[in-house]
Amino acid sequence: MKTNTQALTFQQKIYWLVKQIPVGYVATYGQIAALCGWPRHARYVGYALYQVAPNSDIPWHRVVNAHGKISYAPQRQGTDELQRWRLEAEGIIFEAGDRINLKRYQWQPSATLCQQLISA
DNA sequence: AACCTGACGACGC
DNA sequence: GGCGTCGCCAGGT
Repeated sequence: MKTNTQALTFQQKIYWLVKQIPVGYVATYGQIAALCGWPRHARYVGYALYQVAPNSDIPWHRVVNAHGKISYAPQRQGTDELQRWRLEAEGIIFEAGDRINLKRYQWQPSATLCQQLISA
């Protein structure tokens, strides 16, 4: 992540966008990156969310990987398990033990929201 | 310069 | 579908 203003905007966009995900829905890392205008930067969405405090008002738990699974990592210090609990608390059902049905739960941003992104 | 390392993703078998 | 491999991109060693 470059520390120029453009990169900061990128990170701010990520946070703003994640806040738009409704309760009971999820988005993927790549989806967030692409919507921010940075395709192929899915990793940076993960890096950005890593810096979010677990009790933040940003619903970081609503972002999963392209397989519809939670990305588990030792560095997360158990927040990955917390993510699962929060999603289940919001009514999301995990299939085959650990997979979310993206066809059913993936967030589809509205046209008006996309307009706001362009002008952001 | 050559690797290594990621809250990732696409592809092939 | 599971799993390995490779591509991705910036930063660190």
